[in-house]
Amino acid sequence: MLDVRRLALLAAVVDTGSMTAAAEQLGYTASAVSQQLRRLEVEAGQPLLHRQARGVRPTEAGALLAGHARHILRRLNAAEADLAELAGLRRGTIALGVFPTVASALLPQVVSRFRRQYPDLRLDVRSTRFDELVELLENGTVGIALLWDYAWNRVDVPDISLTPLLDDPTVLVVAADHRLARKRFTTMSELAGEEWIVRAHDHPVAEVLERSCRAAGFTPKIAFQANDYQEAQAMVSVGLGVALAPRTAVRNPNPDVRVLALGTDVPARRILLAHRQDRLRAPAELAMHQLLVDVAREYQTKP
Amino acid sequence: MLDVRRLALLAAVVDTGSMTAAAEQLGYTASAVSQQLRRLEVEAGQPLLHRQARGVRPTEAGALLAGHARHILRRLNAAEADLAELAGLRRGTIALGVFPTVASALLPQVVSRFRRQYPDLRLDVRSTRFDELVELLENGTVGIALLWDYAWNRVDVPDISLTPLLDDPTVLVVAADHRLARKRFTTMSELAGEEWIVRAHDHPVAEVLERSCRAAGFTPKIAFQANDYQEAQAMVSVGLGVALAPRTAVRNPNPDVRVLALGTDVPARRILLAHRQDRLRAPAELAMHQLLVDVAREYQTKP
DNA sequence: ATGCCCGTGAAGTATTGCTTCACGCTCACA
DNA sequence: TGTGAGCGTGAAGCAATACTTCACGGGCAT
Repeated sequence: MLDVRRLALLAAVVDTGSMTAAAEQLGYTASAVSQQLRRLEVEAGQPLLHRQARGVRPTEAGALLAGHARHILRRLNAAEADLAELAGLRRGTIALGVFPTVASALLPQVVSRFRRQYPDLRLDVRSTRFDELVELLENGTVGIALLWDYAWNRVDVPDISLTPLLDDPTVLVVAADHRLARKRFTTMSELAGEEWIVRAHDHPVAEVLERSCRAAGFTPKIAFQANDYQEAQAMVSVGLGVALAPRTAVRNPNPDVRVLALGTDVPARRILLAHRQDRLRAPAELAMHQLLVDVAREYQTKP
Repeated sequence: MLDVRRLALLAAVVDTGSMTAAAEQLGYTASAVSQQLRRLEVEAGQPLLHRQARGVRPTEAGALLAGHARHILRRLNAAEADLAELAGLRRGTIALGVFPTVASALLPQVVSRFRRQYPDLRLDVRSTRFDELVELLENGTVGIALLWDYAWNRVDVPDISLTPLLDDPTVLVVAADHRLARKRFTTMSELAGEEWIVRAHDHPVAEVLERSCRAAGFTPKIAFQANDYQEAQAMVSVGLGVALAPRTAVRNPNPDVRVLALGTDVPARRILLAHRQDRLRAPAELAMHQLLVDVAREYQTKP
């Protein structure tokens, strides 16, 4: 394969009409240019330049090669320009994986700010379950995923780097006409007699309830197993029971329910930013990373 | 500037979907490919490949670069193909410099055979004076020139390589009704009383006459100075005198003159092939060189 | 559990691309 | 007719680097 750097040299020499001028232009010594062109001629199997008293002139083969060289150099520049566009966030795609509750609470803010800040970047969001998120992350389908965990079961995936974004405290959801509905705060020990709505399929919030009640000295009576927090709120609103939920999950609550804070003794969900720990990360990925950190910080301070 | 060899590697890897396969295809070890791609990623400032359990997959930037790489490689192949065409004499130009008398005698044969043998090559012939031929040769306008000289004044130009092609003996031209017209051969000593037609402007054939006559013991009487051999023959044909000429110059003689051989004591013109002694010569030039040698040899044996 | 395939890393080696220094040549100007 | 500037070239030496070998770790399939 012909050496492209030598071809570039040839093109410069043909353009300037002189090895010395080309050398100067490209930051080499004249000797280096002379030697490299000599080698190119050997590679080509024929002379490429007519050496004259004043400078040089391309032979037929030289002119031909110089023409090809110019095309190749243009392409190379285009490739570098493309990389610069990616690096300069004027181009590129970032795929983000999220889970449903964060999708409804945090994502609108994230998307709108991302659109505003990086109008030229494409943003793909996929919302799915925890384990599939990890899979998408591992095979590179998404560059960043938002994950969550609780203190007793910290997420730990090899080669995945985690950044805690925010603590999502557990809150109590009661019907608007519940005896505690007027309060803004309560504790688990006040709730020993309640019936409980939980999420079905061994959802982690069931374990939160389990642990919190045990700590408060009672065992919860389960009245209903809901498929999502929307359904849980509906059950709560008609007085079937009360429920625990991460605060982000009930950010826009059903009008017939009230949300009460609980003490810090009730375990809080942690929301994390996850990405594969490659030493190199795509610029768009870094941009999204920073934006998520920022949005989370703001969300944490003024929920 | 991005390294094109690394880009080629990237393209191969993206095509095959595996570093090992690409390495095998290109004759490298897998380790080399891995290292080079790592470097390319650093150059690019972003990851180009997603490493997966089975092989690799390009990132956005990787796919982009691989696309550019494919274009560049196509161009490189085209450049090499062009060189091969030049080398394979399926393309190219050869410029040949000649002087008038050889042009009329030897050239028709040369041109027709060249056309037949290398139908894809362009042939440029320039006919001019000796000193301009050397100049054209030196500045590369022609790759090969035909020159001539006499024994007492051998051509010797620095950096010009010479190959004697043929000896062009001096002949005597007489009118068809001249006393010697019936003979095929004579000597200078038979010609002491003749009047002579010579070429004007100190043409070398005048010196041939001078030296030959002196050797034969007489001084020639000059009757006319002609501008070319055509004119000289015309003067000879009407009996104004006799003339000396290189045999090639009177290859198709005027019908009213006769051509007689002279002894080897009359100096012969030598015809030479001249080219700049570059270590590398264009393939078309080499082809023409060989063809001239062949044609000259045949011409010499059966004139 | 075992072997195979794939990518990766460290170390060593050979190539090679470039610089420095010196030379020869040609042209222009004194 | 020198004489210096500009240009290309060559030998020698140095430093970068592209490759190989050898060894390792992880995932997938038998």
